[in-house]
Amino acid sequence: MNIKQAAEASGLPPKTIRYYEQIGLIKPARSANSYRDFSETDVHNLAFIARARALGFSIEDCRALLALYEDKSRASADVKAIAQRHLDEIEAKILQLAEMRDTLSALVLACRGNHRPDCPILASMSGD
Amino acid sequence: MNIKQAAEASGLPPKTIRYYEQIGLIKPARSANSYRDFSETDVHNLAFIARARALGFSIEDCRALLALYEDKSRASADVKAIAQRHLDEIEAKILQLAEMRDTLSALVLACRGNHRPDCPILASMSGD
DNA sequence: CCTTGACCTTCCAGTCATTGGAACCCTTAC
DNA sequence: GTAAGGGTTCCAATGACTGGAAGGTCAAGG
Repeated sequence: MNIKQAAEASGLPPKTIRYYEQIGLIKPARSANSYRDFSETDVHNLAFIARARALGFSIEDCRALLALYEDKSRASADVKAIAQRHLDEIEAKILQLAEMRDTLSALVLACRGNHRPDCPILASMSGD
Repeated sequence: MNIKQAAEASGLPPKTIRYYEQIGLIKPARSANSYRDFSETDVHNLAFIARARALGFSIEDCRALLALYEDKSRASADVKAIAQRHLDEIEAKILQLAEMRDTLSALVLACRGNHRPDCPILASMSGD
């Protein structure tokens, strides 16, 4: 299977697939004409990575998860540890963004947004 | 004022301040010895940028906000538009992260996390 | 047989907002 | 004189792609 088919089947752009090969995430075979030749397993792994990325896992997490996925004697505790750590990071980021949102929405509400220059948003950022 | 004092007064690392000068966000004077010489206004602008960055504004947004801040005939509507757009982006990102969190926390809950290989997390990422 | 268009290849550069390090200069105190 | 603790510049790396250039390959149509 050529890269375009693999891209359509996995939902990843060809550029991204080439990048994943470059960093050693996948190792597709090559045809005689030097084209990449993707097996069903390659496509499956690409879709695996795509789903992990959609959950926000880093590339290095994906590498570790893929290795665990291929290790039939893995311990599910190892997978869970990676997922739990990532979940903690997501929750921390949500808290941080919620704080920004609260501050910012209060400022936006307070700003009249007209032709005049007085603005609580700028006032807040200039230190009141 | 040397860069270290400006860093302490603004809460930004010296490296970051040099970077902000490099991209034209600030334009501190230079002493005879080629050291940067920060005025009170420079430090004030740095603190302004630091607060805007803490609210998640991009550097380009900071540039625009700083320009509006210095323009005494600005319209607060222009400030509000930038802030509202950024607020929308934050809210979109929170929704996206909350979705990741929901999916991921369900998977983490479902995973026993023991020495055995069966794992709903990997199962989900491999396409069930 | 030739051309056209849609593929494919590699490599280089850019994104965003820093951060680290190297190599070197300046100032102050002892 | 020298050591500590500033300062300077420039280059390279981060993460995860993405765009573009220059060129090779392949199937179909004239």
